[in-house]
Amino acid sequence: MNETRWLDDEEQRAWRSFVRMTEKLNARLHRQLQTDSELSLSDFAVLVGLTDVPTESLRVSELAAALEWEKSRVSHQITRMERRGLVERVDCPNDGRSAFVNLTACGRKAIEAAAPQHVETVRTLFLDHLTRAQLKALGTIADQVLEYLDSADAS
Amino acid sequence: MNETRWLDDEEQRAWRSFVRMTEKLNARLHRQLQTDSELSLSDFAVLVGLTDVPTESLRVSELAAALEWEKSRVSHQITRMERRGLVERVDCPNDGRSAFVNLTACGRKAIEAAAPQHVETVRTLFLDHLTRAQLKALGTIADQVLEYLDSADAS
DNA sequence: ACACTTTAGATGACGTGTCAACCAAATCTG
DNA sequence: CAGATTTGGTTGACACGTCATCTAAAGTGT
Repeated sequence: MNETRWLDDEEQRAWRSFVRMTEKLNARLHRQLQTDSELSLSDFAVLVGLTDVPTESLRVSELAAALEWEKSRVSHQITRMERRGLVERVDCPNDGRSAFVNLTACGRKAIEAAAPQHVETVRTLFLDHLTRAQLKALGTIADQVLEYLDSADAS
Repeated sequence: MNETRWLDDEEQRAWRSFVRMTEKLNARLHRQLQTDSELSLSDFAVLVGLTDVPTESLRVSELAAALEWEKSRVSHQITRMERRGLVERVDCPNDGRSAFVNLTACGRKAIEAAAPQHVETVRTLFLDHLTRAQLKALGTIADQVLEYLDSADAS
């Protein structure tokens, strides 16, 4: 059992600020979407995932892969969204186990209505406060960290 | 109704990476804490909040302020943690409405056992992949954004 | 003292997320 | 082809978070 290498002052401060920022940012974005468009960030993610493909339809497992969500999470989410008419499940003819998730007209309307406001909020709450250089730097940081996290996923 | 100013390529990419990183990071940290120490990040936050004061005891509202959580969230969390013996509620003698949340011996033991591993994980998953300059830059970004978010809270 | 408002906190309903168990169709293997 | 395994997905239990509602104690004003 080694000595713990605690965070020094700078690390402490940066890490705390970072965590606090992401939590607040997330809470704000969620709230904005919820109150303005009656969608959660999860709803939004699913709708984006579906609109991103030309058919506006994906099998549950494809959706799970695209969002990097667990299958069961997708399943629960789809169940809830189906109740609200945002998406629909359709049995797959080729594969009796599989199910398609289709975007409904209602779902398309919902995301088209929500997206502009959401983007605007991302700007107001976040992007507006960064210079281009900072944006670039942040992107690099995220990609570096993701490279590790993704590789660790694989193993 | 103005034209929506969609994100340009660089913004899109950086924002996506950032979101993806925070989600993954959060999931990993949560999982590590859960499997190694049987604590959630929320449990951990509460325990840190309590150990941060000399008395290891805070009123619910003070805890809520310290963590920037809603009172009801704190209340639910404390209820769950109390069931597991990590904290205890004690009626406040001065103020009949108020309740203290005390760290228990069990709770102190839990966080003391969990903290070193958690810090190590923060390093492995995140800090190790940043240079000092990047860490500093990230801290600055977070503080800039927080300055806005905090000011927006006040109003 | 009495009514009015504010404050501290608890609670219930509901959406969300994870884990483990499960089911049935598909596929592989002897 | 029969039996085992793998794959795609669902389900139930439970932790978590938010919102709205509620209770009771404190504080306020007359």
